[in-house]
Amino acid sequence: MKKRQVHASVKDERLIEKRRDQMIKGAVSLFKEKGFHRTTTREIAKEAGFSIGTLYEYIRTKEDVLYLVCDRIYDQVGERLQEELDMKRGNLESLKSAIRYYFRVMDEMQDEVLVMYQEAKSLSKDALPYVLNKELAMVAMFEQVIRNCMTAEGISMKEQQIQLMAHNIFVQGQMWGFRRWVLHRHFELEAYIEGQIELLVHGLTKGENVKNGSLSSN
Amino acid sequence: MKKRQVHASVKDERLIEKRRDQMIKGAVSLFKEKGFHRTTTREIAKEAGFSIGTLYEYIRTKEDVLYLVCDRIYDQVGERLQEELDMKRGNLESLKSAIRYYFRVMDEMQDEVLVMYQEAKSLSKDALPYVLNKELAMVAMFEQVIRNCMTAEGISMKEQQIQLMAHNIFVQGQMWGFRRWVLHRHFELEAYIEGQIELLVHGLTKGENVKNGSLSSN
Amino acid sequence: MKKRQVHASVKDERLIEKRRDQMIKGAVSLFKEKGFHRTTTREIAKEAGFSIGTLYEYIRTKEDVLYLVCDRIYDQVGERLQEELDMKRGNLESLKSAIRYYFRVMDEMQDEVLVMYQEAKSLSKDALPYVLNKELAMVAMFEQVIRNCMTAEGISMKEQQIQLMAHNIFVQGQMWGFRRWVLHRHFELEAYIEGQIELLVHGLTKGENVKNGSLSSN
Amino acid sequence: MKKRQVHASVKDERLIEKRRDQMIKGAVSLFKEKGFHRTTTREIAKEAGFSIGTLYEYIRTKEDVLYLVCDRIYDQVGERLQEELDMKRGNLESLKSAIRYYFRVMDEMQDEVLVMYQEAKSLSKDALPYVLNKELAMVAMFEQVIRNCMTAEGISMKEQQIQLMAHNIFVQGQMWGFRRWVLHRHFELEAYIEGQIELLVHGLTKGENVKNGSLSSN
DNA sequence: CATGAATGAGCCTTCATTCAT
DNA sequence: GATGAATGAAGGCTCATTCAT
Repeated sequence: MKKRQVHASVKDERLIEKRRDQMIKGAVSLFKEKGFHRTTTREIAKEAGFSIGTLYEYIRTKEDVLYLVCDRIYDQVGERLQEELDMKRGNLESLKSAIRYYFRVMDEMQDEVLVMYQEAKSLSKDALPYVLNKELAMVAMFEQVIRNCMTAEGISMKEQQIQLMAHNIFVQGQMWGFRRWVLHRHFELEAYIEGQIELLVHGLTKGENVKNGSLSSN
Repeated sequence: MKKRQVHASVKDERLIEKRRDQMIKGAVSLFKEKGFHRTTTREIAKEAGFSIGTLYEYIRTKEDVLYLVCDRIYDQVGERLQEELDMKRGNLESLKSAIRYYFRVMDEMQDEVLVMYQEAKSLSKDALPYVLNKELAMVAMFEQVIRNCMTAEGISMKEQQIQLMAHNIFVQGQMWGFRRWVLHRHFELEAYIEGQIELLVHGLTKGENVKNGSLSSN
Repeated sequence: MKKRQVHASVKDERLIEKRRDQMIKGAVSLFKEKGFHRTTTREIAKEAGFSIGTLYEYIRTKEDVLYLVCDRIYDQVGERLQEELDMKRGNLESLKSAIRYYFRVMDEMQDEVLVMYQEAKSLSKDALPYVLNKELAMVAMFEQVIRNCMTAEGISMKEQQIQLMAHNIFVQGQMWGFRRWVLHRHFELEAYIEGQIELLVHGLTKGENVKNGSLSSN
Repeated sequence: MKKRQVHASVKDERLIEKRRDQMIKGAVSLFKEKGFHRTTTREIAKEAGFSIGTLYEYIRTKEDVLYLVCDRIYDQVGERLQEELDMKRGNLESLKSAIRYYFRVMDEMQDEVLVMYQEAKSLSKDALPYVLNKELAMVAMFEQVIRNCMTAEGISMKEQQIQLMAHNIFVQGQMWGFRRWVLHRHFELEAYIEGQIELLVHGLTKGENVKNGSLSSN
């Protein structure tokens, strides 16, 4: 899926890049504080350091700002994750370490993620797919890591279960941000990470000490 | 925590109940479609079947509608969950069946949950705690079920892990709603439920067929 | 000029009288506090001790309440003044004592007078004349007292000057109320009264101690 | 007391001055006709010659318009009065001529004064003091003129009486505006002026033709 | 007669967007 | 390219008035 283009009146590409950087930086900070809808374009322009007129030289509508913000955040997270994954082989340790890395990124980019998470739904039917697509790509990365891990460790798992686990990992990373109001009260980041990894790997059945030898479902 | 009261000019309690029902029903459907901010009070009134003047006989501000909606949804989910849990003993089967029940409720109330999930953040600093508190109560229910299950099955688990698992279950239920755009593409409800239960119970390590006998972390 | 009739749906004249009493009393207190425009009909009804529906059984529009209030106040002031004047002969002492009496009434009815003074202009073009007429009648009373006094004291004064003086007295009485924010800071009521009487009677030229024997104007 | 600042979004001070001039002019004319409360902000904008949006670039609330109007009127009256007084020595003639001047200004600015007089009470508790303060300053000017006059003419008068007389002059000037509905029926401006001066200077006791040689009070 | 729920016109204010300079 | 004044559609909310019970 091609990148959705946001129209700018200005021609100088270098300038566009620069101005949009300022814009996104300011917008994230404002959206974090008051949300997309409660933030005005004037505020965005001011926070970015230029006039409202100039703002509109680089976007067409307010929603463009939101799109640009979401796009940027996904790109950053995605890139960092990709780099990390490129360096790994594909065993269980790799998976764990990918998860650790991802969770830590999510911790660092907490504000951005929270913003994106809460405001993405305000994107128009037109822009949303582009953003969701990036999300899908990230989930797919985890699927691949899990798949590699399965192979390496000789574990077999249905494709659906792999997908599901990838989704869970992905959401649990975001969770650390969007449920911080409660999680940060009870967990340090590292404890959260190791706790989730533990559950992911073993589930309820830590070890063999199960009563009657079987935990079969249904 | 006492219930936050939303002021109504009208005295008749029965009428208040009735009108607020209409209002909430209409609001949920509108919020689902266009979000809280893009929905006007006039639209809410119209959808509810009365005039804008009447709407404001039963609330004070637009935000009250959102609070009422969130409050109602949590109450409904919470009540249904509580009823279900009251009927169960406390073994693993109970836990699974509670999860199944919860996920099915979340499926039924998909729209409501999605709305609440995306819009709750628009609640004022004043109203938010009341809503979050209800969420906490629901998470606590799951904690208790898990704890009972552990005892019954003779499994031991750290308190923190229990909390974490409860959070995961809770969020995975919501996930079915707020990530429907992708999950429903790949899963039937029942498949999703059984898949999640499977991961929850066994994690990655389905059975004993692990390569070198150990999957210990770190 | 006939009394302007305010329509009431209710027939029982005694009841009308009673309800309007309650209404006026409540309204004065509210108008005093927040002015006519900032007072709602609901508040008036509540303060009067009955429902909004009942209020509208005794008036047709909100403005009727204002008219009723103004009418009532003028009647009360007018009646008391008339009584007092009836008892007096017509010399200078009578004039002074009428002024004293009037100023004291204005002090007692300060709130009412203030209300009427500030809100009368909100009366419709229809109702205003009736109220202004009562004011004129009161000014005329003073004119008569002054005229009597002139005759009795053997002073001659042009008719226009008499009118002017009557207006001045009338306005100075109201002044005690509507400029209370400053006057009450510097004057006790009695000092104000005697001060004004002194100026009224002697003007600038207290006694004979004028420099060069003449203070003729122009 | 510092000037209360009314916030404007627009930066250009020259433009602010110009737009506010238009605004005030339009507002006075509307307030005169229908009062502050019955005038809508849209009407003010239209009368001023720009859009509602533009109006709000130069004020924050409707009440700001009222404040601006009152402020402007007091400034104009105050300035003109000050200029006049600066040119005078301080004898009786000066006083008379100051009064004449003041009354004529009040005649010219009749509409403005009427508006201010009737609507000032609608100012918030916050803004009112600034306006009342200007009024006090004007009264103080008259006090000074009277005091000078007393000295020059060798008349002695208690300080309180001077204050009172200053208030009377001030209110009588306004009276010409706010009681025009009756005064203009019976007086030409010049007749009103000379009549009031006459009463002010001599009071009731024009000359010596008093019956029994004494008009002592009490 | 009394009540109070219902109505909707209309008000104040905001803010995304444009465009002349 | 940059600026910021101007615009007006649209939104939240109020409140005088009506009318069925």
